[in-house]
Amino acid sequence: MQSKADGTVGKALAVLELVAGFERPVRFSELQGTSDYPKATLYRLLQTLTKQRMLSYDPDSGTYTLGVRLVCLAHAAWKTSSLAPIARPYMDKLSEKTGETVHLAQLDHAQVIYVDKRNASQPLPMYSEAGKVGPAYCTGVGKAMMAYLPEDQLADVLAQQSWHRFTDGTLAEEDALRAELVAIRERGHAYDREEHEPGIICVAVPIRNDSGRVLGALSITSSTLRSSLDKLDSFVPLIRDTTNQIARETQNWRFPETKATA
Amino acid sequence: MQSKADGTVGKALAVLELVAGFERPVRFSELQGTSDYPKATLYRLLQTLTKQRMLSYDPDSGTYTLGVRLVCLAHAAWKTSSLAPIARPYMDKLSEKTGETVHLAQLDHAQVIYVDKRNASQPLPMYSEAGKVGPAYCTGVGKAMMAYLPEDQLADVLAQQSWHRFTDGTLAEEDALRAELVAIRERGHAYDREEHEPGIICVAVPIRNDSGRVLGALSITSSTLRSSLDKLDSFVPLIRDTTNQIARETQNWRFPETKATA
DNA sequence: AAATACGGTTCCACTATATGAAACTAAAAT
DNA sequence: ATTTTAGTTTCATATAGTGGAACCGTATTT
Repeated sequence: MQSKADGTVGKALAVLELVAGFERPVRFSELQGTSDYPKATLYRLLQTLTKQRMLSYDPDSGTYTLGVRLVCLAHAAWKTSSLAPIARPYMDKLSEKTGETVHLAQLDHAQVIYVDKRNASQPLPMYSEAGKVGPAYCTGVGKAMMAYLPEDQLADVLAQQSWHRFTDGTLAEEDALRAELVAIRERGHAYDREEHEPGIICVAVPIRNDSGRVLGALSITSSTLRSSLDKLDSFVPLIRDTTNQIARETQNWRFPETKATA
Repeated sequence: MQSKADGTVGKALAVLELVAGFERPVRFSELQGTSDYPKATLYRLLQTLTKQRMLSYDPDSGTYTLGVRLVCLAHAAWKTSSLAPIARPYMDKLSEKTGETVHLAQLDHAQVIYVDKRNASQPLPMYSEAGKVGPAYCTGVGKAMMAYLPEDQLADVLAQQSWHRFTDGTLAEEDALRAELVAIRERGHAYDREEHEPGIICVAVPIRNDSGRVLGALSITSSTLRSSLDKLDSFVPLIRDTTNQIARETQNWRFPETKATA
């Protein structure tokens, strides 16, 4: 089983993720094959989730898919939990000014999650790339965020990296990365020097609140064909400006009515 | 209590939705105020969800928000459960050809959920947004889908409508709506004659699979200032074409490998 | 046509889990 | 110093989940 599923909800969520993993409508038997829950248990779990509309069941084909309630919740999540709704107008502006791909990412567990994105050319519909996860140790946003993590958290995150060598440039060991993080703190922004995907480069700046806590990161990404680190460098003041504005707005927003008693 | 929450997962999900409802980071006590779960129960539920990363807890402020795991699942849901990924290229084409706002919606419970959207070349401000839900009885997509529901399901859906009179044109009672549904079946598409928002009109066509089951609906929306029902009417063949193509592709896609045994 | 295998669903005795009133702790307000 | 508020833990009890096995309908084989 993929993780320690304490409690019933844990199991239910594991099943949900199991269904999600297939990325297509899936039959009961297929699920049973990939799960070690006993048949009856799995069955009941699926039923519960279906009744709760977290899954939807197509009686024609006898398949389960992720339910719409999930999409609704996600809408709320996107609006609430992440920086996305605040950052949105700023990302638009940044995208317009630079003409390059803009990413908004947050750190979760030990991975980077892309919360929003602006494509270089076409305006993206909502969930297109948002929700994807990526490694922290070899992406601009990941490194930018890690650079400002308190030591205990950093150690925790570092311990969980896969250190897979995606390209020649990948910093595939802790020492090298720690050195890099120092450099990032010194200059205030991170680079991705084709460390994750060949030909893809970026600059990233962390978004931090007043107390210095890392909230997320913004990056501008391009390719070695179209641009260079030097060129991207010229965007840094603009990005930093944007991250600061976002950080400031976050402060107001997170406590809209601390004292409200109505 | 918002709904019959059978089982522990039901309760957990109710809590999740409770948090979602606030649309902002929320304190324990606030949640306690809006829920009738006893303190300890609510507390444990929150803890479980947090441990499962469906919620995230900010120790600085003592607030809960929807967690990233939700966003990840939603990403998968959007890609799998809905018509969205299939419909996407068709929506692009439709949007390009018509220059008007295009909506893709599905019916859930008794409500319409907007699964994807393309803005018009000059976008109008309006309610809908990807992930948002809306009423079924007074939207083009809602009526288009209801028109082709089997009677038992239809009755069920109708019974759950709020019948709020948003505008003068709103069909705010079952009889009127049923008559309208007959008309829709006769002509094969539905109109929204400013029934939900003043000045907003649309034509909608259902997406149905071979067996006639309603999968969703496509609509083209505009305003009375810019267009008219007559003008929108001219889009109908194009929309119908698109829905047919989407429906066809759905068939293939839902069983990518019925016989695969690897 | 009868026999069999398969995918899915239901049963039910058993027990792990969730429950919630109340007690407790820390911090803030008076 | 005392009270209130907000959040956390305890624990006996009850409830909800468990899973082996039996069951059922349909498709496949003989």
